[in-house]
Amino acid sequence: MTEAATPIPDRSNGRERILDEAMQLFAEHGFDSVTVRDIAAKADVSVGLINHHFGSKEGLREAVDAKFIRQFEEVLDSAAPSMGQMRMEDFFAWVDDWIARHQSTWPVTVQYFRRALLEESEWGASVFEKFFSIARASIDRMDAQGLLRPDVDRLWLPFLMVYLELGTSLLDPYVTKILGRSGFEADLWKRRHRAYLSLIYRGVLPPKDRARKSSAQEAN
Amino acid sequence: MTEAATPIPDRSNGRERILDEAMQLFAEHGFDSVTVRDIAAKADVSVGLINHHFGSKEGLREAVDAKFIRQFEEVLDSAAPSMGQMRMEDFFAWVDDWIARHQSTWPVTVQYFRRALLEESEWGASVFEKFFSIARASIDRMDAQGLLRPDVDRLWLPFLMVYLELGTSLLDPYVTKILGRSGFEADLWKRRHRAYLSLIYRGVLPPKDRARKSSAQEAN
DNA sequence: TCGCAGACTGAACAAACGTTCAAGTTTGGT
DNA sequence: ACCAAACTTGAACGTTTGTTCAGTCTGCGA
Repeated sequence: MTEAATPIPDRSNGRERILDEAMQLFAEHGFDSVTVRDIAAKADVSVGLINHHFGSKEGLREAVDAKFIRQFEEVLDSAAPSMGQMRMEDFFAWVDDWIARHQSTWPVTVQYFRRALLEESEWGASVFEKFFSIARASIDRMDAQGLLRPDVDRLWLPFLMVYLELGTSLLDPYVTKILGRSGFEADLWKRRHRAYLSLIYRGVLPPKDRARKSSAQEAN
Repeated sequence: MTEAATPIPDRSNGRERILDEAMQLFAEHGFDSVTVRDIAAKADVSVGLINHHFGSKEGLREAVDAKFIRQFEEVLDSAAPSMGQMRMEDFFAWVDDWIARHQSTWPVTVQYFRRALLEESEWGASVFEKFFSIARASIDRMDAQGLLRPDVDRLWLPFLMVYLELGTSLLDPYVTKILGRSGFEADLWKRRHRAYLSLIYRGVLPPKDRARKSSAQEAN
């Protein structure tokens, strides 16, 4: 009330302020648990303004989703053109680099992403498919170059790669509980990146055991 | 109304019927989106009975959680004693076998598990930690037996293994969209099981390229 | 047969919810 | 200076929510 109309927040624009605060609240507590009054209070506007701009709470959700998608896919799409001739490592590096550049806004982003994926919003599938097709594309490329063993399962490998890629996004709260800090902090991130590249390429067995183990497996 | 008081459902016991239907509804739509009236209607009881047995909606949630935990952890714990001397493959096989035996009730189970992980309920962390400690235990065992290359990241490997283990549970709706059927159907399940064991042990690179690739990586 | 403890009902209630609307304020072009 | 359009307000409304409670029904030991 007595505070200035536009104290700290991003823009004096009320609409943008609603969008930002709504995204943050949805990310933290989930869509159903957040009331329009919560949002109005946090954005320092009246409840009426929300429905004036977005028609309804559902309309607000769609607007927030749209804004998030724009931010998120813009990067994935800008990577897509060169993706055809991109190596798997390069794609992962690309994503990691982007993340590093957006690390300040990342906590909200990853939480929102997490909820969107688990709540099965319509575009969750589209994002998943994007990751999936990128994984499969680089797999196909590796295959064409003879970089994939013949016995590797072509059906499941891209899914497993996506699991590894999205795992920390989906489970970071629990990772944080065990590690004491978020798996998205720069050093942990880089280290994980190397770890899963190593895992995908070479697995964990030492060279000497590979022959023995694989022959034993083929005996089944 | 005109239907019999105990038509089809599991037991004539109203309390159990509430518990079962609530678990199913929570799994499908999430706790906040389900009303006590929804549950009462589906369980064919009055709204008063729910609060009579469980005190409140929150009390019902705890009871449903408790029931789910009992079912879920009972198996994990029964596996834990022999886990110390269990090979990683055996543990995965164990879990898969259990799943196969519970495949009829699995859709609800996995959905509930998924939501519990998303909503970060208190026991979600406990389940995650259980998976994590089992993964780490088998990694330690492999390490002691010299079955882990020295350069493998001991910090992230258990997390990555858990990602692979839980990935399909968390993302099955999207897998289903791409594959046309659930990744939990028996044949797909078995095939995925083999695929991630192979990935963890040996990665994807053919033997001939391993030396070249690893030396190139170490040059960084 | 009595009585009572527990299962069960459903109307009623207060609070919280999303939504509406008449009215006030600010903005920008003329 | 004027006005129309857009922005913004907050009280009010109707609905839905979780919860309560007086009362009914049922089974069972005394």
